Amino acid sequence: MNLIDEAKKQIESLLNTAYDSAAARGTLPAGCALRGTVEIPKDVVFGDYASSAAMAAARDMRMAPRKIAQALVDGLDLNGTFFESVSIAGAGFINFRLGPRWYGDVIAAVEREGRSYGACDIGCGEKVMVEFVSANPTGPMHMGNARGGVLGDTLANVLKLAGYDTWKEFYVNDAGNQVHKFAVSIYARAMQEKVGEENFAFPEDGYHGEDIRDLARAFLQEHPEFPEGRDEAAWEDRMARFGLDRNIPKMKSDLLKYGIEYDQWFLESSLHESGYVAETVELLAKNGWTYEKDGALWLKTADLLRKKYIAEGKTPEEAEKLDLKDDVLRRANGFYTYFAADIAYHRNKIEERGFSKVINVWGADHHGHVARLQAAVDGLGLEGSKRIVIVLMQLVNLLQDGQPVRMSKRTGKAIALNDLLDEISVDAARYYFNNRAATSPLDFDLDLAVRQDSENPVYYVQYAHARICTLLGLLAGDGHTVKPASQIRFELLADETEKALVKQISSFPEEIKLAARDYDPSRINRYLMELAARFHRFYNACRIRDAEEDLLDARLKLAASVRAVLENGLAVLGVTAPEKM
RNA sequence: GCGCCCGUAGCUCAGCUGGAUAGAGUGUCAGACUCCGACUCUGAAGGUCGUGCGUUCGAAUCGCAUCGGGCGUACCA
Repeated sequence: MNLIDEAKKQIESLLNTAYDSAAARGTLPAGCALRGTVEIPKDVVFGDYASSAAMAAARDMRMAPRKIAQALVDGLDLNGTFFESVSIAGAGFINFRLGPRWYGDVIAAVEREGRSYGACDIGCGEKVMVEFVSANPTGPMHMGNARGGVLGDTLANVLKLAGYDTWKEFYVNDAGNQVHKFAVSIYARAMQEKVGEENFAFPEDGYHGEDIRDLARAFLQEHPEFPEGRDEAAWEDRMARFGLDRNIPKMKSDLLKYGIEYDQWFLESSLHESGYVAETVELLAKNGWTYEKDGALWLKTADLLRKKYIAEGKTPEEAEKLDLKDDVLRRANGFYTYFAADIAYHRNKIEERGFSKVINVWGADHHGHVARLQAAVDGLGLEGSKRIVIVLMQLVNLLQDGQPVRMSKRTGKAIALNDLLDEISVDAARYYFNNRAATSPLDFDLDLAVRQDSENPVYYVQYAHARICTLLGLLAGDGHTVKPASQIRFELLADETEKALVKQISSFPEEIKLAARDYDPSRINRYLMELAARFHRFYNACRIRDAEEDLLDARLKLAASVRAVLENGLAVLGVTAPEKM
């Protein structure tokens, strides 16, 4: 149960009832509808909830906002509600103050719902896929992949808690040009091993990383006869297979170290081999969205995009002004482009596997591809614009000695994901990578990240949890166990730090809801920081151990509730909730 | 050119379905343990919310324009 929503609903209903009776009495004009919103004011001196209904109604009613507010307040009956008092302030705000019943209900909800406290059902069991990382299997994963991994995994956790039926998938680009370059690169390194580096040129656009040399050497161990026995293309095919068979399991195990486990690793090659890509392109052709030019088959992306933009509210004139380009689906050499495969992949997700929403975590440098993919899937009649959601993630700026380090597989300067975990804990890494909204670039300072002290916010949150665990143990030793909410006198929690803490507990389900709505799991980090901060504040202001019996029970219950919410929140992040640190 | 993202305290960032005196962390300065974990807490200082115009009772938030930064605009993936 979301007690914030409950409280807001009560206020709306109270005000509507008050308006009806005021209109009946003639103190307010009849025939107006109350608008305005119920909000939680930034400053508690204004109360716990505030309604702007009186200001919003001023124009319709042709009355001063404060007079409207007074007429409404005169007709209010707070009996049986969460509220104990109401007042008018400022330009005409109607401010409500919560009574003990509400605080008790919040704590009772945490007790009753336990590990599922925070869950909601806005997902209604809808089947959604989160596809993330999907790094090329042609080299080691880097910091950007680490961020995407944490973002996708955490987002999937949030969506699950919000009531979605979630599925996590890694799309393996084990076909196409990149894999060809990968094969050519291994081949060149193998030749260099055989005939000397100066006697065999390495292709300029090949993968220059050290891992390619390692793969070449490993390949030679298994195939000492190289390059005898078969032609170059055949060797390259074997090398590509060899490299992928090593790299893909490596990616799986690296991600597993981060606690990231997928429901499925989906191979791009399977779409080509089954003829699904060809079939999908034919479907687009049948729908009239393709044409041939210069030996290639093109998609009328420009037309599809215009159609999409007009459906989304642009005028035909505005759509006409945009500089739009078509895309190649099948190259003149007969090979399908990555784009064609991607369209087929999304058709597979939606049509074959029945996902009603497919969420993809992409690097922001791919943003130009978003609308094109959606429009192309629209062209298949599969509502791509509605079903495909792209979470664009700004890239990670890796800093060392205050200087940016460029990341690129091509130049071989990638910082491997694996090396990072030698330096910092999984907890710290997962927290750090989720500490910014996806839309913000993330600075990852290597020198800072290796520090395992309170500079890192994850320790602050974990410390609150550990502190409570110790406290609970200590008090249990004194014979004070945590009592059920039904036996607690919540009116004793009168200190501002206690009230602020309960309010923060109450907003956890709301945070999950918003994180799911906005596809922004970084909200949970900020929420937990604030929850921990309010706990520490309470802990410093209110003694528990030597309080009078009933008060001790109430405070102990409060602390135990905070612990439960910290545990649930950290679980969403995939971070441990330690009992000791 | 066209398109997307971002400009908020010295630094890193919240706040953006419009609400009251714009917040946090960090840094700086000043404080708090004979006391349940000081990996904690309290206080001070620090702001033309890039700029301008508009909509509104009310704009950091919405609209238009403009300046600055990042990215995209391949028969690459």
